[in-house]
Amino acid sequence: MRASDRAYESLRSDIISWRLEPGSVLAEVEQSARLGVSRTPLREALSRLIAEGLAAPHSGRGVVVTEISLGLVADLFAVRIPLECTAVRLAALRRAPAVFDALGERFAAAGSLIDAGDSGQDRYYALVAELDDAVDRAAGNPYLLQAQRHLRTQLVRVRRLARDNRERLRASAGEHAQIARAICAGNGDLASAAMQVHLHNSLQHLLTAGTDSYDVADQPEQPHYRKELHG
Amino acid sequence: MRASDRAYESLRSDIISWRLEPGSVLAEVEQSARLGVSRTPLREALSRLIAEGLAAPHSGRGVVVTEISLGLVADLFAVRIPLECTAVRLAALRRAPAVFDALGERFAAAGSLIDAGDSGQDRYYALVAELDDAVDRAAGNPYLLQAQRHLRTQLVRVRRLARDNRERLRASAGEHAQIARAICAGNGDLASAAMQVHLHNSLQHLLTAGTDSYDVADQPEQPHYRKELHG
DNA sequence: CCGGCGCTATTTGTATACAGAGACGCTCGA
DNA sequence: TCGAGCGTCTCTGTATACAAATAGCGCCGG
Repeated sequence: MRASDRAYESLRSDIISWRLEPGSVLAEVEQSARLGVSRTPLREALSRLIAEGLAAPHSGRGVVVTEISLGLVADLFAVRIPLECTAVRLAALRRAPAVFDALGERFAAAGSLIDAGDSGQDRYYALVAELDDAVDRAAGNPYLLQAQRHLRTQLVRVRRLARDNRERLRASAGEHAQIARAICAGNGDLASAAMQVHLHNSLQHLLTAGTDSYDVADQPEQPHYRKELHG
Repeated sequence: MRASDRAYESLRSDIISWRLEPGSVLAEVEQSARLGVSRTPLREALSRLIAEGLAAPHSGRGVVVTEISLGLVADLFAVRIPLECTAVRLAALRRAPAVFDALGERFAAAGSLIDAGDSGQDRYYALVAELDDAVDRAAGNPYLLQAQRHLRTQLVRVRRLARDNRERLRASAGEHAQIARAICAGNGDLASAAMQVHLHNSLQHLLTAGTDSYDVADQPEQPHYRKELHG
């Protein structure tokens, strides 16, 4: 694996997991020393992060981890909803019923996963990712895929703003099962509608649960130069 | 301006204008020599092109200009339609009537532009870009903006597949005027519908006019290593 | 005491040298 | 004559040295 790939994966993981918080400065020498690579591959990694929307150039000098707030989550979903609905509609038309039938069954039985602690929740999220993958493959549209990649990455970051509870996850599993069944039946309109309902509920959950546990409005605006992960 | 920016702009322009045809190899030493920059900024330019979907790594070694065919145009529009419809819907809600009123007038009077030869057509496309910009600003959604940037870039490339004729451009101007009026009136549903109609007509025109004048199926598939712009 | 100008130090941008990996071609054997 | 294997050679990946620019800070003048 190339050094630039390792640097990219490492930084990406750090940002998604909030080990590098929004606003953190990604200085080239500092990060290259921390990750044990030279500045050249590190710069390539930073370019990729910028293209992906996880980092942004900071007024002439430096690169900072992009902010992600509940205010932006609404913007995120405003784009995600039409794209995901388009994706499942296309997937329903292309017809790969066996795959989605199996996925529907697994979502219908996902309650046990959700009750199995944190590792179970991670496995549930992996199942969701499997459905996304299957939809992408069935839709078979490279432009759609690329547009969704970045949005989904941001979404993983957002999850930290509001820890999902079991009730919401159980409801989410049901919604996903519904989507899978609609795709399986080749009903694009229904799949799209089910996806819209699901994303609406997800957004509602994020917005309400988020403001309870973590009020981003309280975040100080000035210290854009929060430094993290020095050593 | 940085050398990497110049290299990026230059390569991007070369690709969009078909001076660098799909399938062309972008060898680092060759291109850095041609553009008069070192390999380091050139590599950064290539990264950006890859992120933008204008180039792609080629099986382990080398970077090639991505293909763009009428088959892919359909995929392109399958994503563009929901995104542009979402954008104009948001723009209609945000209400910046003065801007869109003026744009609507200019589109209504765009017939003279279209009849004014190639430079007039270029000015018409610039007007379309102005409307796009106004919509983006009114929508005020960074994620939507980023997703559309790449798609619109590809669209400019596609225009070469089917040279627009005056009838189509005149109809297009009318459709754009309709969109602007709907946004101006704050009618999101109508704006979205008008956009959908417009994009449907655009796609139809591309597909029919394209197959008449330039049959991509005749393109040889083997010589992926077409070298261009050596000296 | 406040504001502007200039210096310095740090950080980014660029060039180049070197190393490693992969592809092409040549040769040898069947 | 064709295929496989090895060697070479070119091209990419990485590191480092150097240059340029910007931001912060201090000093000087009003």
